[in-house]
Formats: sequence, structure tokens, C-alpha cells
Amino acid sequence: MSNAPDRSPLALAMDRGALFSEACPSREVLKHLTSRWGVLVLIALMDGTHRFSALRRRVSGVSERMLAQTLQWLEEDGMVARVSYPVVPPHVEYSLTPLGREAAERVQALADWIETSMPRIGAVWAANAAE
Amino acid sequence: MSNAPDRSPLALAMDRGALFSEACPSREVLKHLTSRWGVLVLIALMDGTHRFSALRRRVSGVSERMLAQTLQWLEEDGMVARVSYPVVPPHVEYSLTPLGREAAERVQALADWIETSMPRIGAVWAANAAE
DNA sequence: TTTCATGCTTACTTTTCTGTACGTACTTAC
DNA sequence: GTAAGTACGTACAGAAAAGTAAGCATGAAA
Repeated sequence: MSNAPDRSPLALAMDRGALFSEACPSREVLKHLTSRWGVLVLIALMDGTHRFSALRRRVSGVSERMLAQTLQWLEEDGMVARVSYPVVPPHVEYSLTPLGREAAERVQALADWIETSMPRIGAVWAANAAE
Repeated sequence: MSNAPDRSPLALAMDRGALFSEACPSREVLKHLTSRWGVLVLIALMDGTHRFSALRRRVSGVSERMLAQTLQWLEEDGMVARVSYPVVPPHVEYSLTPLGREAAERVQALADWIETSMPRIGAVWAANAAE
């Protein structure tokens, strides 16, 4: 069983040339969406608007710096909407854009699969360790 | 799939407590699956078995070191099957396990979404740059 | 005989990522 | 007056990821 139905590597590459070729913008977006905190922020925002400090409490382990950074990436990519109220103390709300919701659904699908598949993966780990 | 319709945010949050809590094993797996080269390797293997050097040519930009590393991660997680024939020169074949195929489908769904959504994302970038 | 291809491994360097600590502006509470 | 909360920005440092270069075993082709 080698390659599927006689497609040249070139033909296959052109199907999804974007991702397989270096220095294509999709990789940037992928990096943001799948970054350590990006995944968790997207999922956290799936159930509505949150303030900065609420997100920080929700996503355990993020530093303020990384949360701010991650939110900026996602905002620049059009995934997250930021609404800032000019009051003191500051009040800023974050939510998913329609685009962001679509992305979050895919990310969550992957995350959910991992969690439900952890027992199977754990079994593989155990088997490897036993050798 | 895991979550049924009409669940409260709290109930949903508890489902995925694992991902939100630090130092949980799911994050390891997520890291491997969404690593820079992990994504591309999984997608490349979606259309059948490949040899090491074939993957290297296919996934443009990987170094041998990183490809080997990535394949080892995926193998340890039970996503990729490695078959080595004891001949000279070496001949090693990589393919997806059933588990790996499930994962690859989710990863590809995300990747495909990004590629088809790039025009929209690019428009956001352009709008931001114009300000 | 020299070269090449294969599938790695190891050592070393560079780049990127992430965290810590601190500052800011302003108001309310003590 | 001083501390706390808010949503950041910034400088620096350490950790982690990735790249580079080289080596290895071996048989076959040039």
C-alpha cells in the first residue's frame, strides 16, 4: 500500500499548496489559533462575552502578558472583538466575531476529540512504557 | 461527539476541565498535533503511506531533525505507525493509525477552514493596516 | 574508487516563546 | 494616606522550539 490513486506529489501539493508551502499566511493564522493560550481563549469565549480579568481567572495559568498578547493576535486576525469602555477603572469586553466562532468550533472539535480520546492515547503511552 | 445540545456553560466547562487546568496530559497531545510540523505531517499522511524522505519532500521546509522528532511524537501518541524494513539502504514506512486518522480529520478540518477563510482574514488585516 | 541515497542521531547555535516584575492612570474603600 | 482593582505596556531573563551541520552504516551505481 503506497500512495493513493496515482497522484503526483505536485498535484497533491497544489490542492493545498498554501499550507504545504513555506511562508504562506495561513501558517500565521494557524499558529495563533493553535497557540498555547489561543485554543483555551477561543473555547472560553464560546459561551459569551468576558472581561479581561474574567478570562484570566477562567484560563488557569495564563499570565497577564500572554493573555493580552493572545487576545491581540486573535483580534488582529478578526477572531475576537474588543470593546473598551472609557471608564475608570478600565472595563474591556472580549467576544468572538462570526469568523472567530467558526474557528472556535473547529478548535473545540479537536480539543473535545483529544479529551474523549485520552483513555485510548493513555493506553498507548502505557504500552510504550511497558516495553 | 461529546457534548449534547442545551448544556449550561458550567456543565460544558466541567466537561473540559482537563484542558483548562494546568499540567494535564491533553495539553501534551494538543501540542504534538498542532505543532508546526505535526499538522502538515498528519495531513500529508491522510492519503496513504509515505517513506521518510517522501514526507520530507512533501512537507516543504522541514529539516530532517524536525521531521524525525515530529514523527516520534506522533508515534508515541499512537497516531502514526512506523514500519521499518531491515534492508540497506534503510526503508521505513509511515502511516496513520485509526486513532491518527480521527485526529487528522479534525486537524484537516481546521486547516481547510483557515485556507478557505484566508480571503476574509486577509480583508481584516488590510483593514487594520489601513488605519 | 568515489559518490550517492537512506533514515536517522548527536552536538551546537539561533530564534521564538513565555514568564516575572514593574510601571501607569484613576477611583473607590479603609 | 494608602491599598486595591482594572487592563494593559515594557524591559529583561529563562525556557523551549527549531534550524544547521555533521556523522554513520552499507550496498549499489558511476
